[in-house]
Amino acid sequence: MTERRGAPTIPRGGGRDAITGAAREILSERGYHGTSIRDIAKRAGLSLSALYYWHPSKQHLLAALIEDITHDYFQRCDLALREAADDPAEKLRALVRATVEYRVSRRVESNISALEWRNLEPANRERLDGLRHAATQLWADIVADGVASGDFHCAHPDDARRSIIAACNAIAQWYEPGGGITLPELVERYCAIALRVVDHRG
Amino acid sequence: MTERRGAPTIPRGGGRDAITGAAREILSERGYHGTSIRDIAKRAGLSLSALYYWHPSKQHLLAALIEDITHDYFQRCDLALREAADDPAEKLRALVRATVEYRVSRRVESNISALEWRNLEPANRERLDGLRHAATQLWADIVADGVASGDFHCAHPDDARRSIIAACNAIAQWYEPGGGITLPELVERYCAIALRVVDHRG
Amino acid sequence: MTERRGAPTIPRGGGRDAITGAAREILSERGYHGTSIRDIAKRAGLSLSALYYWHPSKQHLLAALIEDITHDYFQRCDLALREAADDPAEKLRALVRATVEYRVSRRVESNISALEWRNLEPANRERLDGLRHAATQLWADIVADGVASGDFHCAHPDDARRSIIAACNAIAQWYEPGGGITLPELVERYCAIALRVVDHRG
Amino acid sequence: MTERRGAPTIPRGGGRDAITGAAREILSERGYHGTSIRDIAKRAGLSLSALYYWHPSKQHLLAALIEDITHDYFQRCDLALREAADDPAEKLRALVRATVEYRVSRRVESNISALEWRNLEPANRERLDGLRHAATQLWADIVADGVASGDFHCAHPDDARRSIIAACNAIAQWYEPGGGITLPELVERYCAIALRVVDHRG
DNA sequence: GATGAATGAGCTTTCATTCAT
DNA sequence: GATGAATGAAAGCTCATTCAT
Repeated sequence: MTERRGAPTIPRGGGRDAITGAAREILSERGYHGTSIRDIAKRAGLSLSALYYWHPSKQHLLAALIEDITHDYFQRCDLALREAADDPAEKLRALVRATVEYRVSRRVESNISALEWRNLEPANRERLDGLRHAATQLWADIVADGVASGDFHCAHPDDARRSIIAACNAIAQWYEPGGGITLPELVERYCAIALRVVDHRG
Repeated sequence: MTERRGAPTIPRGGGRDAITGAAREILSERGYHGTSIRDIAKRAGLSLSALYYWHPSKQHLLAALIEDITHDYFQRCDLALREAADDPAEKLRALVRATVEYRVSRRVESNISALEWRNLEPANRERLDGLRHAATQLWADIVADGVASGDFHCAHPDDARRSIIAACNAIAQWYEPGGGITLPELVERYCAIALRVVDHRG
Repeated sequence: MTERRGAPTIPRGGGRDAITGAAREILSERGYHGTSIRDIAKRAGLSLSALYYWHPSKQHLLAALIEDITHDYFQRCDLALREAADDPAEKLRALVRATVEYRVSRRVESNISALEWRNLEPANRERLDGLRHAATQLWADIVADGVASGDFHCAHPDDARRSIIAACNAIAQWYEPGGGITLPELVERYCAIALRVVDHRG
Repeated sequence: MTERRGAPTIPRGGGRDAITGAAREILSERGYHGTSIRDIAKRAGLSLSALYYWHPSKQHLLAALIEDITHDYFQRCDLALREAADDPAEKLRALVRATVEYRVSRRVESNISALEWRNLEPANRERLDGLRHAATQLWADIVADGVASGDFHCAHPDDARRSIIAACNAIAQWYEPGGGITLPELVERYCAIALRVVDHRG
């Protein structure tokens, strides 16, 4: 009962961080229903009850995690857009860059937010849907602007947007760190693809 | 024996079909670990133990399901390619068409095969990985042919292929039947996007 | 569902014999509660329902088995006694010989009757207790006769009897066929021990 | 928390002791496969899951129990031998005394260790076989010494040893406490039998 | 801030048994 | 004589959660 095999992978700062860190790892590996709250406590190197000190329930932990991740991603997109030149192609590139960078440097988080939305209880899902929609809207606005300005020529902006987002998101599934391709290079490739999808004509 | 209590949604033919039908529905809604074998039995209108008459375990049921789905999809792709003209663009269009049609008409199955691979036990995953790889290879070969023949001009065929596949696959997540867009029209849109991604120049 | 791994070990004559043969083997290996009726059917090479054609229940099968075994053993003892000279030592030797031979040549059956009595339902146990008691009585009578006649000098005939029976019965637990000792030799050893236990003075 | 519903037979100290106590009782009555973990929990006055707090599995509980029992018995034999005079007959008497006393005062434990070894999983069985062998060896050494010294005259020491052990062990099966025979008297009877079996000549 | 002990509900799976054919 | 399909009950075990300390 007292023995612990393996060393807790994540003995960082306080209890709270250890928990979220462990939860991110395990949730991304096994999914919400495949993960037990005991698994998380064990990986965090804490007792089961300690976990309940910080989070009132498993669902609450999931919601907090997804909220963090979504905020984080949204903020990065927002920042990237503010720094970008006022040109549809540049804005689109900025968004692609922010997304690709996030998918690569936050693979674990990316997979959680991609796969675990459906496990949010309705109340939590509704609360977070606004954020998600806002992120989608960033893309939609840019594509619309580009079409309106004549920079982009795609006939179906919604499908273009969805295709670009799907392509960028998929990176989190296949990317292996240390795979011999630099992040800037990867960003460049997906910018090029995105611009072809919206049929950008410089 | 003929009376059925409760509201079995799927009282089709024999026990086996009722089970796989129910399993497809529920697995696609709640995922492997979120679905209990009781849920499946209930929706199939059978007792819990009847399920074990047909499938030795929950995992076996999942593997059988995914195997079916993957075979089915692969076969459609294969057929579509054989019927297509011997031209990279036409072949790519054929593959996109087969995929989009599958994602729309078999949404449930598409989502299962997209999300539940990670819940296959290693032995099953390895057994099925061949099939999955074969399907990927169909796309890879076509893109490579197109680049070689000068029909396609994308600099990074792997990323082009992955982007196209991701875009098509995503359809199963957002498509709502009866959403006012015909299937042929949707196919056409994604063919156009795919050809732009590979930078096709007629 | 239809595949059967391993060949049924006991494909003898009719269904009934196949069943009892299989049941003896498995029951002696795993015990009543450790054995499922499916295991027996599988080893007998029959369907589960075939088993129910011959025996109305698992308990009935156990009772029939134990009854057979006990009858068989009792009969051998009885025969051995009838063939023995009318002398306490000779009678005791006859009983030891019958028992040792049974424990060696019917190891499986010996272990079943030794271990599975407690799993008989009360009704069955009571019915068979008579037989068991009769077998015990054969020993008791002989020891009593020997003491009365002055051939045996043990002060506590009941403990002597129990010790001899326990010693003979234990053979079924440790004896390994082909272990380099002949059956007649083994019989002789245990006759000698038994006669020492009752303090026989020729 | 202090109120207890139902009639927990064994509400002793902590959870762990309540569990092992209840397990001993029920296992000795119904055997490993005839006992459900729910039965044990119920008799211990605990919930089913509390049992799993203390023991990771039913098998683990069995192994822990048998290990305890075997250690306990071995220790008593060892102590008895150390206190005995340095004479084969006295040593044999000491071992018989220790064994008879154990079989009478720890009937429940004796029957468990006699009947449930076969239900140990191979890994556990192998681990404990050493202990069991050591206990057997105590007997074997004494008989060998007695034969070597000329105190015992039995021609087949292994069979003599097995017979004595079997006779002593059997006591746990038939002995009824309060049956009108004192423990020292019983010990004396079995010492006498044992000495006759090894053909002791003072 | 944190723990050890406990619980009730639920999980996957296996059981003995039944019944129409 | 025998089978395939099905069932309700119960098995071993894990779950998220609670609570006194």
